[in-house]
Amino acid sequence: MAGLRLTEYRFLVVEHSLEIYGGLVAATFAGLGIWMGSKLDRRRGGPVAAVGGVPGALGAPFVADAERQRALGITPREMEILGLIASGLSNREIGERLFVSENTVKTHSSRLFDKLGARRRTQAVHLAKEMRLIP
Amino acid sequence: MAGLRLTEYRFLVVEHSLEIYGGLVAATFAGLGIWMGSKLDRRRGGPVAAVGGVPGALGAPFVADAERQRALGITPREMEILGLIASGLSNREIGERLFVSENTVKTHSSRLFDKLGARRRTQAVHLAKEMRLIP
DNA sequence: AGCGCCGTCGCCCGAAAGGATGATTCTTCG
DNA sequence: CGAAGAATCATCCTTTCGGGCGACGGCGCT
Repeated sequence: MAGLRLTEYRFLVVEHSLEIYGGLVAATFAGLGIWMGSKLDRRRGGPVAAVGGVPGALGAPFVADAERQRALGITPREMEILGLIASGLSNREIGERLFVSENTVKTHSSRLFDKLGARRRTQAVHLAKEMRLIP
Repeated sequence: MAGLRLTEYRFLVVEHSLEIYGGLVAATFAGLGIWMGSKLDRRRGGPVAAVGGVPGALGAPFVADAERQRALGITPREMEILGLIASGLSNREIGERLFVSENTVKTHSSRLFDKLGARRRTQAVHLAKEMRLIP
C-alpha cells in the first residue's frame, strides 16, 4: 500500500532530480571554467569577480561560491564527488559513474571531508550546503 | 594552514546551523500540530488547506509539505530523526540528543528509509529535500 | 477487551564508510 | 630540471550503517 503511493511520488522526484543534476553539472562546469581561467592569469592577483549566474530549472537561483571553494582548496574533482555524494550515491556508484575505482572515490572524499571539516558524508553535505558550495 | 581557515568558516556555519535548526524544529512542530488537528476531524475528508508559513531566519521561505508526510505515513518522530540525519549527525549522536538508544534511532531510520524509498541516509536526505519535507 | 499504530530496545551479521599510509603518473610552476 | 599539486589506485583496519528478525508497553479507536 505504501509502495504504490511511493512509486507515484518517485516520478516527480526523478524529474526534478534530472533538472537539479543538470544545474549541478552546469555549476560544476562553470566552476571548472572559472578555475581554469583564474589559473591562466593567476599573476594578476585580482579576485575572479562575479560568478556567472547558473539559473536552475527550478526557482532556486543557485550560484556556486567559487571563492570559498578556492579558499578551502577544494579541487574540481572533489566538487564532483561532493555533488554526487549529496545526490545520495554510494562510493561504488560514484566510482562507476566517473569510471574510477571505489578506492579513488574514497580518497577524494576523505580529502574533501578533511577540507570541509566533516566526519561523515551527511555532515559534509550539510556543511557544503551552508557554505553554498552546492545547491 | 587549512585548519586555520577552516575554523573561521566554522563560526558562520554554526550560527546558521542554529537558525536553521530552529526553523526546522518550528516546522516539525507545525507539522505535528497539523497532523494532530487533521486527526481530530479526519471524517470531514477535506484537505488540510493552507499550511501556515514558517519563515526561517534566512531568506528561504520553507514550508513543510505536511500532506506528503501524511501520505507517506511518516510519523513525527521519524521526521525528527530525518532532520537530525540531514544535519549530519550519526545515529549515536542522534540517540544522545533525543535521549534514546542508538538501536531505536536505527529502527526509526530504517522505517523512514523504507517509506522514502531510500537505501542510504544521504539518499534519504536528498529525496526528502526534493519532496519538501525538510528545508 | 481486542486491534493496530507508535515508540522503544535488543541481537546478529553483512555491507558500506572512513582513517592511515604509501605509491605512481602527469601537469604545471618556478 | 626539480618541486608541487592533482588524480589515480591499493591495502589494512576500525567504525558506522543498514537489514532482518523479535519483543514489549502505551495509546487510541471500536
